[in-house]
Amino acid sequence: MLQKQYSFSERILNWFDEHGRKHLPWQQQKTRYSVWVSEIMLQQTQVTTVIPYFKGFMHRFPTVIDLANAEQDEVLHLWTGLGYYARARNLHKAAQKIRDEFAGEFPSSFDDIIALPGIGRSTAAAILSLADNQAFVIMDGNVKRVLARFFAIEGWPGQKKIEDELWCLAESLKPAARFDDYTQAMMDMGATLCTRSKPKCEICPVSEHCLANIQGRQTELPHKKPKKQLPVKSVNMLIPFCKGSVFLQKRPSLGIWGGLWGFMESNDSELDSQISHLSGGESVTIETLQSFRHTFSHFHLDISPILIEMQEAKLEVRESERAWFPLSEDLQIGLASPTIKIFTQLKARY
DNA sequence: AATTCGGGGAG
DNA sequence: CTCCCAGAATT
Repeated sequence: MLQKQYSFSERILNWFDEHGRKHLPWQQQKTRYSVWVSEIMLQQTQVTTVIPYFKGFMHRFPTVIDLANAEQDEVLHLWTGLGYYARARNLHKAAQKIRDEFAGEFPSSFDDIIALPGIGRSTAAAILSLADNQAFVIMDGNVKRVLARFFAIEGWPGQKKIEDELWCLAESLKPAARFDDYTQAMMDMGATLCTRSKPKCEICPVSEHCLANIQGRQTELPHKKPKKQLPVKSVNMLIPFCKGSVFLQKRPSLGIWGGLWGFMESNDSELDSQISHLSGGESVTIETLQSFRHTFSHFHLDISPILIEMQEAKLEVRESERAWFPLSEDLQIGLASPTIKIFTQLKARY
């Protein structure tokens, strides 16, 4: 008696029907717009972190037009804490492009979508497969892990050659239908079953054919990124404080924390002249607050907050770039995590 | 091809 | 602490 041999995608889809996630906020009433927002938020960011941000964002910007017409400060405000702020700036820019060049209708062709800022091959594929059931496969961290294990791929998946190979393999496994469920299924596989540590191979639908499982190399694969020591940088953050308000400036759109508001920065050699320039002859009280470390993916940043108490708020204000902000207010602007941390410390004292 | 963009969850 | 997460743009 011959038994039917299920293909990879059939096994994945059958597993998804039983065990896949179907109740995440962005899985309700899927549109290209809502899938897009969720996909951008989920880049390099975990599901549990994204959920409240997605809800707040969609509540404030129900349509791509609402997003396009918003101020960038407000978009960044709703992104505060998520990181990778270029994602929010690109999201905003792309929304305006959709408003102006596509009459507010989210484009439906792969070429139009991938031409939008912030959208690459995988995100374009996710939008069209998840929202429109079009025949595209994705390549995120989950898919990379599943395929690297299934085929026992040697080498770090971030490497161009390895990634090309993974794309090729992913295409070869594409199902004949249900592209939406398959995309979701592959992500669910990586997120809930084929996890980085302690994968649940006992209940995996494709474990029989998985080379990593057969060879007992699940923890070894995929190979890790070659690591290098993170450099340490340090910065002084100047905190002019007057009558319950602090002085912030808007950061340039390129570079770290682009477009967010933050404290003025200074290195050690320029610190004294900076402070005397700010005080401008007036008597000020200088206090060095507790320094702390903020770590990025590519360097450590040791931050020394320096409180400068002033009697008069005499600093030059240019409303769109430099201004006083009351600590007590709920600011509708983008703030980096260390800025919020300093805010919290100050609030506790005043 | 390598680097640059954050922040937090998990172990 | 380390590792890495629904990546893309820039250099």
